[in-house]
Amino acid sequence: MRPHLRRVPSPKKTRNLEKSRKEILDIAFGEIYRHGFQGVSVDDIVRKTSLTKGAFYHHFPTKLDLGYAIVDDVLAPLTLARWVVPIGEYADPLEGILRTMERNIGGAEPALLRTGCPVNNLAQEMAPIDRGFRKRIQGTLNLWIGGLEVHLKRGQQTGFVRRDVDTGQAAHFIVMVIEGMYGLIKGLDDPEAFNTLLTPVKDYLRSIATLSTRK
Amino acid sequence: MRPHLRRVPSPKKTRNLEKSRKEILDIAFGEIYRHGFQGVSVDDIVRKTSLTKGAFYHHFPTKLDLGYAIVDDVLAPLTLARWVVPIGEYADPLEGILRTMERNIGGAEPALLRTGCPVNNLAQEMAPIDRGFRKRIQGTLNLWIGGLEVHLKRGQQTGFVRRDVDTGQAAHFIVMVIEGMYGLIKGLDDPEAFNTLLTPVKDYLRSIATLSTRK
DNA sequence: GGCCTAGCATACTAACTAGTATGTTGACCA
DNA sequence: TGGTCAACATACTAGTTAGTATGCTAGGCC
Repeated sequence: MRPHLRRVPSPKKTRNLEKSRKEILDIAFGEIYRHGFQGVSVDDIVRKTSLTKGAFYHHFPTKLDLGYAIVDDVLAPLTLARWVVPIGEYADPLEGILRTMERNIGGAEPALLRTGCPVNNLAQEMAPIDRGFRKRIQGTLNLWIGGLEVHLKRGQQTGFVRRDVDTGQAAHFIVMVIEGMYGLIKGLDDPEAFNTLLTPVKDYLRSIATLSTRK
Repeated sequence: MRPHLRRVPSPKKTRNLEKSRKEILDIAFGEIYRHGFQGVSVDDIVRKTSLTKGAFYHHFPTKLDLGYAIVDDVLAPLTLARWVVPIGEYADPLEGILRTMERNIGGAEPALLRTGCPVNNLAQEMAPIDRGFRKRIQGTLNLWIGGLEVHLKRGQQTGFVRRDVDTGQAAHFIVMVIEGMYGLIKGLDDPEAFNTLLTPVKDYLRSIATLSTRK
């Protein structure tokens, strides 16, 4: 054996670039999610971390760069994992979309609903203020919409979604509905509003389904 | 004549409580609308005003109180004036809702759409952070929803809206759609998205209209 | 027409802000 | 095994923040 050739990085090492970066990103994401980007200071974030300000600025040149990294490395993957990937588990994408809504919003903790949707929060706060945020949020939303559209097209080919449906339009509308639901539930501070809002959404999904698969 | 008895307050007077308050509220509203509540400082607001910090704190004990006043005295009336009152001009409330959407969103300046909806902005930013904001935003949204419901009920009695429609549910859904539209247009930074989103919305409005009035 | 207070203006503070300057040390490699 | 540099830690700064303390004066009232 020549263990020195295929060296595995020691898990005990006290310095780890990637791990530190991830820690900062995760903590910062949570804080910004709850208090807004402008409502959180670098010191706030650093304090909740096991690291210090030196580490922070070693990883991110400015606070703005941290924000950008959060959109790219946290928000975008999270959104896909929550709202696009799970639909793949369903033969009928429309059922997948409905079930995902029920799970992610209907089944969420009231405390979490009060905080709303991470993407929407950051979008509403920072998109009009900063171009960098705007472009990245735009990208994330388009990933989301594009991902949905893929599933809808699949549904058209497998006979679940009507062929005459404009899948791009439908994907836009569905994302709008999800953001709108999050927003109104948060604004009204009423998780029960989800059920009220869901009925018309079900009707919409039924309206773009093929007759044979309507329930 | 005894002019000293029915004294009209001189319009030239340099000190005017209500006028000063209104000036502060209006300027503050605009700044907060564009930069967010946490993104605007009291000094920022005062600087854009013809007044000073002394005047500001004579009118509002804290910055938070200013925020509350903006919701109560600016946002709530503005929302009703923009999204509820105009519907009264139409015999068919569903047509009124559609036309109002087209005017307020479809016909808005792109620069304005980039900034989104004032209510939604403040709601998404401040509702989860502060209880005072939460309660007031909740109140404003309920005014909006309630106002819409009145028009929908009127539509039911005048034969424009189907009798079996849950007007509360419909009002909730419509407000959600408006907030969602604003949000997505802002997030995508694409005013054209309005037209994409409008088609399914038209379908929804048609679905709750009586057969005889459908277009 | 003088007085009194509401309606401000000015000057200040303590705490916080993003960012920097500089020092320290762990880990890898020859 | 010691040198080197990446990966941090510590200490600082200049500017900003909400809020205060205090002073001034316009204008209503008798």
